[in-house]
Amino acid sequence: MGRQKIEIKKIEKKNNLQVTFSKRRTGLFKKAAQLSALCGAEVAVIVMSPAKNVLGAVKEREKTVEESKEVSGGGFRWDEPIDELGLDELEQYMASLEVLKKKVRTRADEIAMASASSLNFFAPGGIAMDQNGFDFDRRFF
Amino acid sequence: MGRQKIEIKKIEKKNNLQVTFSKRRTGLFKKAAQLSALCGAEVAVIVMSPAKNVLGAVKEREKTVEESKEVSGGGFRWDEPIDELGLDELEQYMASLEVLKKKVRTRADEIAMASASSLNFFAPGGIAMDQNGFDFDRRFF
DNA sequence: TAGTCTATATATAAGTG
DNA sequence: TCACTTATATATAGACT
Repeated sequence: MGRQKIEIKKIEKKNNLQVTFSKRRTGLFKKAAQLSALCGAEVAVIVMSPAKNVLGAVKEREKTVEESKEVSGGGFRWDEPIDELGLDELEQYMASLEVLKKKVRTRADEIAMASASSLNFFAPGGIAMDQNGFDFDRRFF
Repeated sequence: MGRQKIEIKKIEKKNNLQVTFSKRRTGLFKKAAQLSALCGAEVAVIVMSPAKNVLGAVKEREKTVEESKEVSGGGFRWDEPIDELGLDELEQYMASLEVLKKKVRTRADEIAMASASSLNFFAPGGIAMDQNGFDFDRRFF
């Protein structure tokens, strides 16, 4: 919606992605607030930021290690200190992610149960968090 | 965003409200889907419809009863059959609403706990469901 | 990284069938 | 209530700061 039309597919340039994410997240919250104000509807919006993509971080890390291995010809050392992302920290993240994922799924079912009698239900895409980070914003309008 | 600019405040005309709600809900879901596709962010949007506003229905009902009382001069009869909304049904709705409300709050806390280490948290408005119905759409992108 | 600018794309208010 | 149309309001892509 600007100087040029863009395809609705993953933005490659990291810089552009961050800018677009920030702008569109603001826009989404604004639209949600308007819907609420105009129609008296309750609206909740949850956005998980793609910025702190720990799985991506791991891949980057592995790539770096692989590259240095190739360059140096040395062995792959899992016991070497990982400076940017500790394994323990990573494992915690992974565990948290699993917990969160399951809880969100459970919560979805609970809401469906609690309001079963008058519920219109749509969840076409399912929940897939594997490619995402943990930072998120929640807004209730 | 159309032929005429409108103020962002509750739409009075019931008909316009329903049309605007439907259109803007569609627009909100679309924006959420785009944000997800463009940026790889996970987005959840929950919209509670204002259409089946049971509390509003009760108030309407009470008003009608009050008016007929004034006109007829008769007593206020709680035992008279309520045609459009039974008390039992209303109580069920009220109970469901409370459960849902508490569960949403609990869920918010749970998510906060699960992701505490890397969480950016925003919930400026709190949750207020008292003026709303139960029908809702959920979308995950 | 966040704010401003501006041309353009998109959403949508009203109206119509 | 839905689908379509059209004029207009709003969101935003890209550039710059």
